[in-house]
Amino acid sequence: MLIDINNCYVSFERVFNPRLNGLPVVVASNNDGCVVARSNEAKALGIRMGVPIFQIQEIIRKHKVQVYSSNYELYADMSARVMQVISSIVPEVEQYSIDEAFVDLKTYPDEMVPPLARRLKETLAQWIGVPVSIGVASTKTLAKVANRLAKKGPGIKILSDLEALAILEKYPVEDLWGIGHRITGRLNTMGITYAGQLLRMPPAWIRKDFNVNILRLVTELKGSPCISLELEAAKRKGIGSAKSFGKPLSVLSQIQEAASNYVAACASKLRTQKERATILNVFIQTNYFSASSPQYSNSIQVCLPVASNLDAVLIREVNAALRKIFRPGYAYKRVGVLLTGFVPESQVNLNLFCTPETAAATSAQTVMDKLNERMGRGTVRSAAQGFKKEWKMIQRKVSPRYTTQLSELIRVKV
DNA sequence: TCTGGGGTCCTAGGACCC
DNA sequence: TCTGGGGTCCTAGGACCC
Repeated sequence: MLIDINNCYVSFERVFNPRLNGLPVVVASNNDGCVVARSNEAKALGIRMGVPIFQIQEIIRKHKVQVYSSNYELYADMSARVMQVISSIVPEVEQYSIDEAFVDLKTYPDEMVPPLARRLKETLAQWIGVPVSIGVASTKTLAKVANRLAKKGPGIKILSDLEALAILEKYPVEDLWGIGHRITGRLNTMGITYAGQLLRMPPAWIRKDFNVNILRLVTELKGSPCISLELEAAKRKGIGSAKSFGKPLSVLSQIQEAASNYVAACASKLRTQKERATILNVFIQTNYFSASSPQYSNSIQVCLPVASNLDAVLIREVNAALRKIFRPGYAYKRVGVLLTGFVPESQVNLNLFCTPETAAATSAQTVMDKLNERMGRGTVRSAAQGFKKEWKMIQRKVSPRYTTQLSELIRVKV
């Protein structure tokens, strides 16, 4: 079973702002750049996923489209609530993304499945206030197909393998889970436009001319599971952060301030998975959309002398790396950091030529983490993370963090 | 004027080993 | 005229996902 929140971010906004119901609503990406979520009314106006906001200003004005900045603190918390409700009803749940969960129904008899699906849908509507679509089939890939059918119809679709065969005859290949625009292009030039056609191609040919993922996909479409349920969240193999600035920056120290904040956020995530990084990548770039201004981008990889997950250590390394790749005279648009080469916290190789991390440094970090957990993110932080925040992103219309900040609780007039 | 962010996996090719 | 066979590991680039 695949449970998917309809128009996820828009639905979360509507929970706290019901007057948005029935209106065209879109949620924008960072810096209010592109459309990342659309209500059905917005979709009906022809607003495409990912389109830059400035290109649809006309439509927005004419149809009074409600544009919201993305509020990930709110969305992450709402998503966690949805997942919690699902887990309270069914035991085997894989959270696949912020708005999707796969559920294992192996232990449920067939006749139990429709009432279970209805119960999940109704409970999420009543307890959280969000609409979901539910698709059920014999493999993950077919559940994705079923979910898509559910979205167009009554909200729940239980798809048998037999019915799937018929449906796939007129199911465009680009709508399949795992087929993107590049593979679609290649398939289309071969005359393959529907999933049913792909299904009839010889497996050996698919393996040879494409790759093992496409072969798995086709096998799943035939009803044989190849992709299993991942009940335990895997540890990240890389943790990165890269964001566009609200405005172009030319001063090294301002870029360093941004990068210090990004790497501190990465380090915090790394600590929660109890690992340390041995490799740090840093990159900067100018605005590649701006054809008229001089372009420059560069990146650097640093192998840390001793693996670390401490803000202070990583901020120092990031700033040193930036000094090496920064060139004056450019208007920079983006900086990014990436931590990789993780080792368990308890298995750090020391280095003959370096002083190992002191116990004091580690416990200082622990105290900071505890304070921040209790008092809110960023309560205690490195001075390098700055105060001016010249780099901060544009959020013209961001809704309150209703569920995670006491000062932003919803007000109700009785 | 204005164009997102954070991930995973696979493959080909290069470099190396005995 | 003729120049082996069987591997591993790493990386960049490509493709995909939400």
